[in-house]
Amino acid sequence: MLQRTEIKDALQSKQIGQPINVRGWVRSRRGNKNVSFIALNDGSTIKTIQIVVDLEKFPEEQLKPVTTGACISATGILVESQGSGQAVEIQLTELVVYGTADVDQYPLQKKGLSMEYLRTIAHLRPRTNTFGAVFRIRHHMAMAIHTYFHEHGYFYFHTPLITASDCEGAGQMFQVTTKNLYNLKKTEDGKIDYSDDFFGKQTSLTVSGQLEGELGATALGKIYTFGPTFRAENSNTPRHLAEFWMIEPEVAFMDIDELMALEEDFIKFCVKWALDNCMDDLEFLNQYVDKGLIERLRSVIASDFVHLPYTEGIRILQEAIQNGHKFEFPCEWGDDLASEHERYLVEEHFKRPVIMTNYPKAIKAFYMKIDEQESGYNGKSGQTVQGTDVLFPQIGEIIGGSVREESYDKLMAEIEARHIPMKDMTWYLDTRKYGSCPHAGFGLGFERLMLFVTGMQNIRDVIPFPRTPKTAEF
RNA sequence: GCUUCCUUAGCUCAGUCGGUUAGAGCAUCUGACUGUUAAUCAGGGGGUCCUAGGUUCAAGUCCUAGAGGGAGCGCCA
Repeated sequence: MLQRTEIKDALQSKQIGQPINVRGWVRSRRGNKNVSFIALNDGSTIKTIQIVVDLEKFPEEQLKPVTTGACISATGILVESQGSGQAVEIQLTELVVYGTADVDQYPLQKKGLSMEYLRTIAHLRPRTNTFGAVFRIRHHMAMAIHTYFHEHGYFYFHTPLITASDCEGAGQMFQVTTKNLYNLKKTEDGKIDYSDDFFGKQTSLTVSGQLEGELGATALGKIYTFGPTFRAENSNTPRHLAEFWMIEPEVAFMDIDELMALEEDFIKFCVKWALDNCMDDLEFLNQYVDKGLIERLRSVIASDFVHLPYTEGIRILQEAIQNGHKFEFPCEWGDDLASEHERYLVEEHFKRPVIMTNYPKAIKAFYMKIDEQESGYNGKSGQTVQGTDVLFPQIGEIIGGSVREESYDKLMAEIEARHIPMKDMTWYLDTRKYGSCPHAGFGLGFERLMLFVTGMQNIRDVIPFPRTPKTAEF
Protein backbone atom coordinates (compact mmCIF):
# COMPACT_ATOMS: atom_id res chain seq x y z
CA MET A 1 0.00 0.00 0.00
CA LEU A 2 1.13 3.52 -0.78
CA GLN A 3 2.66 5.40 2.16
CA ARG A 4 0.27 7.77 3.87
CA THR A 5 0.58 11.52 3.24
CA GLU A 6 -0.73 13.87 5.92
CA ILE A 7 -3.43 16.17 4.60
CA LYS A 8 -1.55 19.34 5.56
CA ASP A 9 1.27 18.16 3.27
CA ALA A 10 -1.03 16.83 0.56
CA LEU A 11 -2.64 20.26 0.23
CA GLN A 12 0.81 21.82 -0.34
CA SER A 13 2.02 19.09 -2.68
CA LYS A 14 3.22 19.90 -6.20
CA GLN A 15 3.20 16.22 -7.26
CA ILE A 16 0.34 16.72 -9.72
CA GLY A 17 -0.55 13.54 -11.60
CA GLN A 18 1.15 11.30 -9.04
CA PRO A 19 -0.54 8.65 -6.86
CA ILE A 20 -1.20 9.65 -3.26
CA ASN A 21 -2.76 8.09 -0.17
CA VAL A 22 -4.53 9.99 2.61
CA ARG A 23 -6.33 8.62 5.65
CA GLY A 24 -8.71 10.34 7.98
CA TRP A 25 -12.25 10.99 9.09
CA VAL A 26 -15.05 12.01 6.76
CA ARG A 27 -16.43 15.45 7.49
CA SER A 28 -19.08 15.37 4.76
CA ARG A 29 -20.02 13.75 1.47
CA ARG A 30 -22.18 15.38 -1.18
CA GLY A 31 -22.74 15.18 -4.88
CA ASN A 32 -25.07 14.06 -7.65
CA LYS A 33 -25.61 10.85 -9.61
CA ASN A 34 -22.35 11.19 -11.51
CA VAL A 35 -19.85 12.37 -8.96
CA SER A 36 -19.46 12.38 -5.18
CA PHE A 37 -17.23 14.68 -3.09
CA ILE A 38 -15.75 13.58 0.21
CA ALA A 39 -14.31 16.21 2.56
CA LEU A 40 -11.62 14.37 4.54
CA ASN A 41 -9.78 15.59 7.65
CA ASP A 42 -6.94 13.86 9.50
CA GLY A 43 -6.28 16.39 12.24
CA SER A 44 -2.94 17.52 10.81
CA THR A 45 -4.63 20.77 9.77
CA ILE A 46 -8.07 22.31 10.14
CA LYS A 47 -8.43 22.08 6.36
CA THR A 48 -10.01 19.15 4.57
CA ILE A 49 -8.88 17.61 1.31
CA GLN A 50 -11.48 16.88 -1.34
CA ILE A 51 -11.73 13.31 -2.62
CA VAL A 52 -13.54 13.16 -5.95
CA VAL A 53 -15.35 9.90 -6.64
CA ASP A 54 -16.50 8.91 -10.14
CA LEU A 55 -19.71 7.00 -9.49
CA GLU A 56 -19.18 4.89 -12.61
CA LYS A 57 -16.05 3.39 -10.99
CA PHE A 58 -17.44 3.35 -7.45
CA PRO A 59 -21.13 2.48 -7.36
CA GLU A 60 -23.28 4.17 -4.75
CA GLU A 61 -23.52 0.89 -2.81
CA GLN A 62 -19.76 0.93 -2.18
CA LEU A 63 -19.94 4.51 -0.92
CA LYS A 64 -22.81 3.85 1.50
CA PRO A 65 -20.52 3.46 4.54
CA VAL A 66 -18.70 6.71 3.70
CA THR A 67 -20.74 8.93 6.02
CA THR A 68 -19.88 11.81 8.29
CA GLY A 69 -17.54 10.46 11.00
CA ALA A 70 -16.41 7.32 9.16
CA CYS A 71 -12.68 6.62 8.91
CA ILE A 72 -11.28 5.81 5.49
CA SER A 73 -8.09 5.37 3.52
CA ALA A 74 -8.30 7.01 0.11
CA THR A 75 -5.77 6.34 -2.64
CA GLY A 76 -5.90 8.24 -5.89
CA ILE A 77 -4.24 10.69 -8.23
CA LEU A 78 -3.44 14.19 -7.03
CA VAL A 79 -4.94 16.62 -9.55
CA GLU A 80 -5.53 20.34 -9.86
CA SER A 81 -9.07 21.03 -8.74
CA GLN A 82 -11.73 21.79 -11.32
CA GLY A 83 -13.85 23.45 -8.66
CA SER A 84 -13.04 26.62 -6.78
CA GLY A 85 -12.22 26.43 -3.09
CA GLN A 86 -9.10 24.29 -3.22
CA ALA A 87 -5.97 24.12 -5.35
CA VAL A 88 -5.66 20.34 -5.41
CA GLU A 89 -7.92 17.33 -4.91
CA ILE A 90 -7.68 13.57 -5.20
CA GLN A 91 -9.33 11.48 -7.93
CA LEU A 92 -10.17 8.28 -6.08
CA THR A 93 -8.82 4.96 -7.36
CA GLU A 94 -8.92 2.81 -4.21
CA LEU A 95 -11.05 3.06 -1.10
CA VAL A 96 -10.70 1.27 2.24
CA VAL A 97 -13.22 1.87 5.00
CA TYR A 98 -11.50 1.43 8.38
CA GLY A 99 -14.47 2.25 10.56
CA THR A 100 -18.06 3.22 9.90
CA ALA A 101 -20.13 5.71 11.90
CA ASP A 102 -23.84 4.91 12.04
CA VAL A 103 -25.62 8.06 10.89
CA ASP A 104 -28.49 7.39 13.29
CA GLN A 105 -26.14 7.32 16.26
CA TYR A 106 -23.02 9.39 15.48
CA PRO A 107 -23.55 12.58 17.49
CA LEU A 108 -21.43 15.02 15.48
CA GLN A 109 -23.05 16.84 12.61
CA LYS A 110 -21.81 19.22 10.00
CA LYS A 111 -23.03 22.28 11.88
CA GLY A 112 -25.10 23.80 14.63
CA LEU A 113 -23.59 22.22 17.74
CA SER A 114 -23.42 24.23 20.94
CA MET A 115 -20.40 24.24 23.25
CA GLU A 116 -22.61 22.93 26.06
CA TYR A 117 -23.72 19.98 23.96
CA LEU A 118 -20.19 19.22 22.79
CA ARG A 119 -19.05 19.21 26.43
CA THR A 120 -21.39 16.26 27.02
CA ILE A 121 -19.54 14.37 24.27
CA ALA A 122 -16.04 15.59 25.15
CA HIS A 123 -14.63 12.23 24.01
CA LEU A 124 -15.62 13.05 20.42
CA ARG A 125 -15.35 16.83 20.30
CA PRO A 126 -11.67 16.86 19.24
CA ARG A 127 -13.02 15.77 15.84
CA THR A 128 -14.83 19.08 15.37
CA ASN A 129 -13.24 22.05 13.64
CA THR A 130 -13.39 24.24 16.73
CA PHE A 131 -11.87 21.77 19.16
CA GLY A 132 -9.36 20.53 16.63
CA ALA A 133 -8.19 24.13 16.31
CA VAL A 134 -8.16 24.69 20.08
CA PHE A 135 -6.16 21.56 20.83
CA ARG A 136 -3.65 22.14 18.06
CA ILE A 137 -3.14 25.65 19.45
CA ARG A 138 -2.85 24.19 22.96
CA HIS A 139 0.06 22.08 21.77
CA HIS A 140 1.75 25.04 20.13
CA MET A 141 1.35 27.16 23.26
CA ALA A 142 3.03 24.44 25.33
CA MET A 143 5.88 24.43 22.82
CA ALA A 144 6.05 28.24 22.99
CA ILE A 145 6.40 28.11 26.76
CA HIS A 146 9.19 25.55 26.76
CA THR A 147 10.93 27.35 23.91
CA TYR A 148 10.79 30.75 25.62
CA PHE A 149 12.27 29.56 28.88
CA HIS A 150 14.80 27.23 27.31
CA GLU A 151 16.10 29.97 25.02
CA HIS A 152 16.36 32.35 27.98
CA GLY A 153 18.46 29.93 30.03
CA TYR A 154 15.77 28.64 32.38
CA PHE A 155 15.73 25.04 33.60
CA TYR A 156 12.51 23.03 33.56
CA PHE A 157 12.18 22.02 37.21
CA HIS A 158 9.77 19.26 38.23
CA THR A 159 7.95 19.97 41.47
CA PRO A 160 5.87 17.30 43.22
CA LEU A 161 2.17 16.81 42.60
CA ILE A 162 1.65 15.11 45.95
CA THR A 163 2.56 17.34 48.86
CA ALA A 164 2.38 17.31 52.63
CA SER A 165 2.41 21.09 52.98
CA ASP A 166 -0.88 22.90 53.42
CA CYS A 167 0.30 26.45 54.03
CA GLU A 168 0.48 27.96 50.59
CA GLY A 169 -3.00 29.27 51.05
CA ALA A 170 -3.83 29.22 47.35
CA GLY A 171 -6.97 27.20 47.89
CA GLN A 172 -8.72 24.13 49.23
CA MET A 173 -6.80 20.92 48.57
CA PHE A 174 -7.76 17.45 47.39
CA GLN A 175 -6.63 14.91 49.93
CA VAL A 176 -4.57 11.91 48.82
CA THR A 177 -4.96 8.77 50.88
CA THR A 178 -4.99 5.00 50.70
CA LYS A 179 -6.90 4.74 53.98
CA ASN A 180 -10.21 2.95 54.19
CA LEU A 181 -12.63 5.84 54.46
CA TYR A 182 -15.36 3.57 55.85
CA ASN A 183 -13.29 2.64 58.86
CA LEU A 184 -11.06 5.54 59.87
CA LYS A 185 -8.76 5.09 62.82
CA LYS A 186 -8.87 8.07 65.19
CA THR A 187 -6.27 9.31 67.66
CA GLU A 188 -7.15 9.82 71.30
CA ASP A 189 -8.16 13.45 70.74
CA GLY A 190 -10.60 12.44 67.99
CA LYS A 191 -8.46 13.42 64.98
CA ILE A 192 -7.78 11.10 62.06
CA ASP A 193 -4.64 9.04 62.57
CA TYR A 194 -2.54 9.26 59.40
CA SER A 195 0.43 7.37 60.81
CA ASP A 196 -0.61 4.22 58.95
CA ASP A 197 -1.52 6.08 55.74
CA PHE A 198 0.63 5.57 52.63
CA PHE A 199 2.96 8.48 53.37
CA GLY A 200 2.59 8.27 57.15
CA LYS A 201 1.08 11.75 57.22
CA GLN A 202 -1.74 13.74 55.67
CA THR A 203 -1.06 14.50 52.00
CA SER A 204 -2.80 16.39 49.21
CA LEU A 205 -2.53 17.26 45.54
CA THR A 206 -0.51 20.41 45.03
CA VAL A 207 -2.13 23.82 44.63
CA SER A 208 1.13 25.39 43.43
CA GLY A 209 4.71 24.41 42.74
CA GLN A 210 6.02 27.80 43.80
CA LEU A 211 7.55 26.94 47.16
CA GLU A 212 9.48 24.03 45.68
CA GLY A 213 10.24 26.21 42.66
CA GLU A 214 12.00 28.66 44.99
CA LEU A 215 14.29 25.80 46.04
CA GLY A 216 15.21 25.35 42.38
CA ALA A 217 15.72 29.04 41.71
CA THR A 218 17.99 29.51 44.72
CA ALA A 219 20.27 26.81 43.33
CA LEU A 220 19.96 26.80 39.53
CA GLY A 221 19.30 30.53 39.19
CA LYS A 222 16.40 30.46 36.77
CA ILE A 223 13.79 27.70 36.70
CA TYR A 224 10.23 27.23 35.55
CA THR A 225 7.58 24.66 36.28
CA PHE A 226 4.83 23.64 33.89
CA GLY A 227 2.47 21.02 35.18
CA PRO A 228 -0.94 20.21 36.55
CA THR A 229 -2.33 21.92 39.63
CA PHE A 230 -5.37 21.00 41.68
CA ARG A 231 -7.76 23.18 43.63
CA ALA A 232 -10.82 21.90 45.45
CA GLU A 233 -12.52 25.30 45.55
CA ASN A 234 -16.21 25.20 44.73
CA SER A 235 -15.72 27.72 41.95
CA ASN A 236 -18.43 27.71 39.30
CA THR A 237 -17.29 30.18 36.69
CA PRO A 238 -16.09 30.08 33.07
CA ARG A 239 -12.55 30.88 34.31
CA HIS A 240 -11.93 28.16 36.93
CA LEU A 241 -11.02 24.50 36.80
CA ALA A 242 -10.37 22.04 39.63
CA GLU A 243 -7.51 20.58 37.57
CA PHE A 244 -5.52 23.02 35.48
CA TRP A 245 -1.99 23.54 34.21
CA MET A 246 0.21 26.25 35.59
CA ILE A 247 3.47 27.84 34.49
CA GLU A 248 5.61 29.14 37.35
CA PRO A 249 9.00 30.69 36.61
CA GLU A 250 11.16 31.59 39.61
CA VAL A 251 14.31 33.68 39.23
CA ALA A 252 17.12 34.49 41.62
CA PHE A 253 18.26 38.12 41.87
CA MET A 254 15.22 39.43 39.97
CA ASP A 255 13.66 42.69 41.11
CA ILE A 256 10.14 44.00 40.57
CA ASP A 257 10.94 45.89 37.36
CA GLU A 258 12.65 42.87 35.84
CA LEU A 259 9.72 40.72 36.94
CA MET A 260 7.21 42.94 35.14
CA ALA A 261 9.41 42.97 32.05
CA LEU A 262 9.52 39.16 32.14
CA GLU A 263 5.74 38.85 32.49
CA GLU A 264 5.13 41.15 29.56
CA ASP A 265 7.83 39.71 27.33
CA PHE A 266 6.72 36.14 28.04
CA ILE A 267 3.05 36.70 27.24
CA LYS A 268 3.87 38.62 24.09
CA PHE A 269 6.20 35.81 22.99
CA CYS A 270 3.41 33.24 23.44
CA VAL A 271 0.83 35.34 21.58
CA LYS A 272 3.25 36.00 18.75
CA TRP A 273 4.03 32.28 18.60
CA ALA A 274 0.35 31.57 18.06
CA LEU A 275 0.14 34.13 15.26
CA ASP A 276 3.29 32.71 13.65
CA ASN A 277 2.40 29.01 13.94
CA CYS A 278 -1.38 28.64 14.16
CA MET A 279 -2.79 31.07 11.61
CA ASP A 280 -5.10 28.56 9.89
CA ASP A 281 -6.69 27.66 13.21
CA LEU A 282 -6.82 31.29 14.40
CA GLU A 283 -8.54 32.35 11.19
CA PHE A 284 -11.20 29.70 11.77
CA LEU A 285 -11.73 30.82 15.36
CA ASN A 286 -11.72 34.45 14.25
CA GLN A 287 -14.53 33.68 11.82
CA TYR A 288 -16.73 31.39 13.88
CA VAL A 289 -15.93 31.99 17.56
CA ASP A 290 -14.67 35.52 18.12
CA LYS A 291 -14.65 38.11 15.33
CA GLY A 292 -12.14 40.36 17.07
CA LEU A 293 -9.65 37.65 17.99
CA ILE A 294 -6.74 38.20 15.62
CA GLU A 295 -6.96 41.96 15.94
CA ARG A 296 -6.88 41.65 19.75
CA LEU A 297 -3.87 39.34 19.67
CA ARG A 298 -2.01 41.78 17.43
CA SER A 299 -2.91 44.73 19.62
CA VAL A 300 -1.55 43.03 22.75
CA ILE A 301 1.78 42.43 21.03
CA ALA A 302 1.91 46.04 19.89
CA SER A 303 0.92 47.72 23.15
CA ASP A 304 3.01 48.45 26.21
CA PHE A 305 1.45 47.07 29.37
CA VAL A 306 0.49 49.73 31.90
CA HIS A 307 2.42 49.61 35.19
CA LEU A 308 -0.10 50.66 37.80
CA PRO A 309 0.58 50.82 41.54
CA TYR A 310 -2.46 49.71 43.53
CA THR A 311 -2.70 53.08 45.28
CA GLU A 312 -2.88 54.86 41.93
CA GLY A 313 -5.48 52.34 40.72
CA ILE A 314 -7.68 53.13 43.70
CA ARG A 315 -7.33 56.83 42.95
CA ILE A 316 -8.48 56.30 39.34
CA LEU A 317 -11.44 54.20 40.48
CA GLN A 318 -12.53 56.77 43.05
CA GLU A 319 -12.23 59.48 40.44
CA ALA A 320 -14.49 57.39 38.18
CA ILE A 321 -17.02 57.10 40.98
CA GLN A 322 -16.96 60.87 41.48
CA ASN A 323 -17.60 61.25 37.76
CA GLY A 324 -20.73 59.16 38.09
CA HIS A 325 -19.48 55.64 37.34
CA LYS A 326 -21.43 53.08 39.37
CA PHE A 327 -19.76 50.03 40.92
CA GLU A 328 -21.54 47.32 42.88
CA PHE A 329 -18.75 47.04 45.44
CA PRO A 330 -16.85 49.78 47.27
CA CYS A 331 -13.16 50.37 46.64
CA GLU A 332 -11.38 52.10 49.47
CA TRP A 333 -7.63 51.79 49.94
CA GLY A 334 -7.10 48.35 51.48
CA ASP A 335 -9.97 46.63 49.68
CA ASP A 336 -9.26 43.80 47.30
CA LEU A 337 -10.38 44.86 43.85
CA ALA A 338 -13.49 43.17 42.48
CA SER A 339 -13.73 41.92 38.89
CA GLU A 340 -15.73 45.00 37.93
CA HIS A 341 -12.92 47.29 39.11
CA GLU A 342 -10.25 45.37 37.23
CA ARG A 343 -12.37 45.36 34.11
CA TYR A 344 -12.95 49.09 34.34
CA LEU A 345 -9.23 49.78 34.54
CA VAL A 346 -8.27 47.37 31.74
CA GLU A 347 -11.19 47.65 29.34
CA GLU A 348 -12.41 51.20 29.82
CA HIS A 349 -9.73 53.39 31.37
CA PHE A 350 -6.48 52.11 29.83
CA LYS A 351 -7.81 49.84 27.08
CA ARG A 352 -4.73 47.61 27.24
CA PRO A 353 -3.21 45.06 29.65
CA VAL A 354 -2.38 46.38 33.10
CA ILE A 355 0.23 45.12 35.55
CA MET A 356 -1.00 46.15 38.97
CA THR A 357 1.69 46.40 41.63
CA ASN A 358 2.39 47.29 45.26
CA TYR A 359 -0.75 45.87 46.85
CA PRO A 360 -1.64 46.27 50.53
CA LYS A 361 0.08 43.40 52.26
CA ALA A 362 -3.09 42.27 54.04
CA ILE A 363 -4.74 41.14 50.79
CA LYS A 364 -1.71 39.25 49.45
CA ALA A 365 0.21 36.08 50.29
CA PHE A 366 2.66 35.82 53.19
CA TYR A 367 5.76 35.33 51.03
CA MET A 368 5.58 38.65 49.17
CA LYS A 369 8.36 41.14 49.81
CA ILE A 370 7.38 44.12 51.90
CA ASP A 371 7.88 47.50 50.22
CA GLU A 372 10.16 49.58 52.35
CA GLN A 373 11.02 52.19 49.71
CA GLU A 374 7.52 52.79 48.38
CA SER A 375 5.98 55.79 50.09
CA GLY A 376 2.62 54.01 49.96
CA TYR A 377 -0.71 55.17 51.32
CA ASN A 378 -0.63 58.47 53.18
CA GLY A 379 3.13 58.52 52.74
CA LYS A 380 3.73 55.61 55.14
CA SER A 381 6.09 52.92 53.95
CA GLY A 382 5.94 49.18 54.68
CA GLN A 383 2.21 48.85 54.08
CA THR A 384 2.46 47.34 50.60
CA VAL A 385 4.11 44.32 49.04
CA GLN A 386 5.85 43.84 45.71
CA GLY A 387 3.11 41.85 44.02
CA THR A 388 2.52 42.13 40.28
CA ASP A 389 -0.78 40.87 38.86
CA VAL A 390 -1.25 41.04 35.11
CA LEU A 391 -4.83 41.94 34.23
CA PHE A 392 -6.11 41.18 30.75
CA PRO A 393 -9.19 42.28 28.84
CA GLN A 394 -12.05 39.72 28.93
CA ILE A 395 -10.40 37.24 31.26
CA GLY A 396 -9.12 39.34 34.18
CA GLU A 397 -6.16 38.12 36.19
CA ILE A 398 -3.96 35.99 33.95
CA ILE A 399 -0.78 36.20 36.03
CA GLY A 400 -0.14 36.53 39.75
CA GLY A 401 3.47 37.27 40.60
CA SER A 402 5.69 38.87 43.20
CA VAL A 403 9.12 39.53 44.51
CA ARG A 404 9.59 37.12 47.42
CA GLU A 405 10.54 38.20 50.90
CA GLU A 406 14.13 37.05 51.34
CA SER A 407 14.60 38.16 54.95
CA TYR A 408 14.17 35.25 57.34
CA ASP A 409 13.02 37.50 60.17
CA LYS A 410 10.47 39.42 58.13
CA LEU A 411 9.12 36.23 56.59
CA MET A 412 8.78 34.58 60.01
CA ALA A 413 7.03 37.66 61.35
CA GLU A 414 4.40 37.41 58.60
CA ILE A 415 4.01 33.66 59.10
CA GLU A 416 3.43 34.13 62.83
CA ALA A 417 1.09 37.09 62.35
CA ARG A 418 -1.04 34.99 59.98
CA HIS A 419 -0.89 31.85 62.12
CA ILE A 420 0.33 29.80 59.17
CA PRO A 421 1.16 26.20 60.13
CA MET A 422 4.84 25.86 59.21
CA LYS A 423 5.89 22.92 61.36
CA ASP A 424 6.67 20.74 58.32
CA MET A 425 8.07 23.64 56.30
CA THR A 426 11.58 23.98 57.61
CA TRP A 427 12.78 23.02 54.14
CA TYR A 428 11.22 26.20 52.77
CA LEU A 429 12.59 28.41 55.53
CA ASP A 430 16.07 27.01 54.86
CA THR A 431 16.11 29.04 51.62
CA ARG A 432 16.14 32.15 53.83
CA LYS A 433 18.39 30.66 56.46
CA TYR A 434 21.25 29.59 54.20
CA GLY A 435 22.45 31.93 51.49
CA SER A 436 19.17 33.74 51.13
CA CYS A 437 18.89 35.84 48.01
CA PRO A 438 16.47 38.29 46.42
CA HIS A 439 14.23 36.46 43.98
CA ALA A 440 10.91 36.73 42.21
CA GLY A 441 8.48 34.72 40.13
CA PHE A 442 4.95 34.40 38.88
CA GLY A 443 2.21 31.89 38.16
CA LEU A 444 0.30 31.85 34.92
CA GLY A 445 -2.79 29.71 34.40
CA PHE A 446 -2.22 27.87 31.13
CA GLU A 447 -5.92 27.59 30.36
CA ARG A 448 -6.42 31.32 30.93
CA LEU A 449 -3.71 31.99 28.38
CA MET A 450 -5.57 29.55 26.12
CA LEU A 451 -8.82 31.47 26.62
CA PHE A 452 -7.12 34.65 25.52
CA VAL A 453 -5.32 33.14 22.54
CA THR A 454 -8.31 31.18 21.19
CA GLY A 455 -11.14 33.61 21.99
CA MET A 456 -13.09 30.77 23.55
CA GLN A 457 -15.56 31.87 26.23
CA ASN A 458 -15.41 29.00 28.72
CA ILE A 459 -12.29 27.47 30.27
CA ARG A 460 -13.92 24.03 30.05
CA ASP A 461 -13.52 24.27 26.28
CA VAL A 462 -9.76 24.85 26.14
CA ILE A 463 -8.73 21.67 28.01
CA PRO A 464 -9.58 18.25 26.55
CA PHE A 465 -11.16 16.79 29.69
CA PRO A 466 -12.28 19.51 32.12
CA ARG A 467 -12.67 18.82 35.84
CA THR A 468 -15.08 21.10 37.66
CA PRO A 469 -17.30 20.72 40.74
CA LYS A 470 -19.66 17.75 40.22
CA THR A 471 -18.03 16.84 36.89
CA ALA A 472 -15.25 14.33 36.25
CA GLU A 473 -16.43 12.53 33.12
CA PHE A 474 -14.19 10.79 30.59
C1' G B 1 -21.05 28.68 48.21
C1' C B 2 -24.72 32.99 46.88
C1' U B 3 -27.92 35.17 42.92
C1' U B 4 -30.32 34.44 38.43
C1' C B 5 -31.83 32.20 33.85
C1' C B 6 -32.64 27.79 31.05
C1' U B 7 -34.37 22.34 30.07
C1' U B 8 -39.80 21.00 23.85
C1' A B 9 -37.57 16.10 17.52
C1' G B 10 -30.61 13.68 16.61
C1' C B 11 -28.92 19.32 16.98
C1' U B 12 -30.38 24.73 17.43
C1' C B 13 -34.78 26.84 18.84
C1' A B 14 -40.31 28.92 18.33
C1' G B 15 -44.75 27.72 20.94
C1' U B 16 -49.33 34.22 22.20
C1' C B 17 -54.08 34.72 27.60
C1' G B 18 -53.94 27.67 30.18
C1' G B 19 -57.95 25.51 25.12
C1' U B 20 -58.56 21.25 18.48
C1' U B 21 -53.94 16.64 16.00
C1' A B 22 -47.04 20.51 19.57
C1' G B 23 -44.10 23.63 14.94
C1' A B 24 -39.56 25.63 12.09
C1' G B 25 -34.40 25.37 10.40
C1' C B 26 -30.50 22.00 10.16
C1' A B 27 -29.41 16.67 10.39
C1' U B 28 -31.38 11.91 8.57
C1' C B 29 -34.15 8.97 4.65
C1' U B 30 -36.30 8.96 -0.62
C1' G B 31 -36.15 11.40 -5.27
C1' A B 32 -34.20 15.35 -8.75
C1' C B 33 -29.82 17.89 -10.54
C1' U B 34 -23.20 16.86 -15.45
C1' G B 35 -18.20 19.61 -10.31
C1' U B 36 -20.23 20.26 -5.18
C1' U B 37 -17.70 22.89 -1.21
C1' A B 38 -22.37 25.13 5.39
C1' A B 39 -24.36 22.52 -2.22
C1' U B 40 -29.37 23.36 -4.00
C1' C B 41 -34.61 21.81 -4.98
C1' A B 42 -39.09 18.48 -3.86
C1' G B 43 -41.10 14.99 -0.51
C1' G B 44 -41.20 11.47 3.87
C1' G B 45 -40.18 9.68 8.77
C1' G B 46 -38.96 11.41 13.53
C1' G B 47 -41.81 13.88 20.36
C1' U B 48 -41.42 10.35 27.92
C1' C B 49 -42.48 18.85 26.07
C1' C B 50 -36.08 17.00 32.15
C1' U B 51 -38.38 14.05 36.63
C1' A B 52 -42.11 13.64 40.59
C1' G B 53 -46.16 15.76 42.76
C1' G B 54 -50.05 19.64 42.69
C1' U B 55 -53.94 23.43 40.83
C1' U B 56 -57.70 23.11 36.85
C1' C B 57 -63.25 20.92 33.02
C1' A B 58 -58.43 21.32 30.48
C1' A B 59 -51.09 22.01 31.67
C1' G B 60 -45.46 22.23 27.01
C1' U B 61 -47.69 26.76 29.35
C1' C B 62 -49.42 27.99 36.31
C1' C B 63 -47.47 26.23 41.53
C1' U B 64 -43.98 23.10 44.73
C1' A B 65 -39.82 19.92 45.11
C1' G B 66 -35.79 17.47 42.73
C1' A B 67 -32.09 16.62 38.69
C1' G B 68 -28.99 18.66 34.84
C1' G B 69 -26.87 22.94 32.36
C1' G B 70 -25.50 28.32 31.50
C1' A B 71 -24.34 33.23 33.26
C1' G B 72 -23.10 36.92 37.19
C1' C B 73 -20.61 37.23 42.03
C1' G B 74 -17.10 35.31 45.68
C1' C B 75 -12.32 32.42 45.92
C1' C B 76 -8.13 32.51 42.49
C1' A B 77 -4.48 31.20 37.98
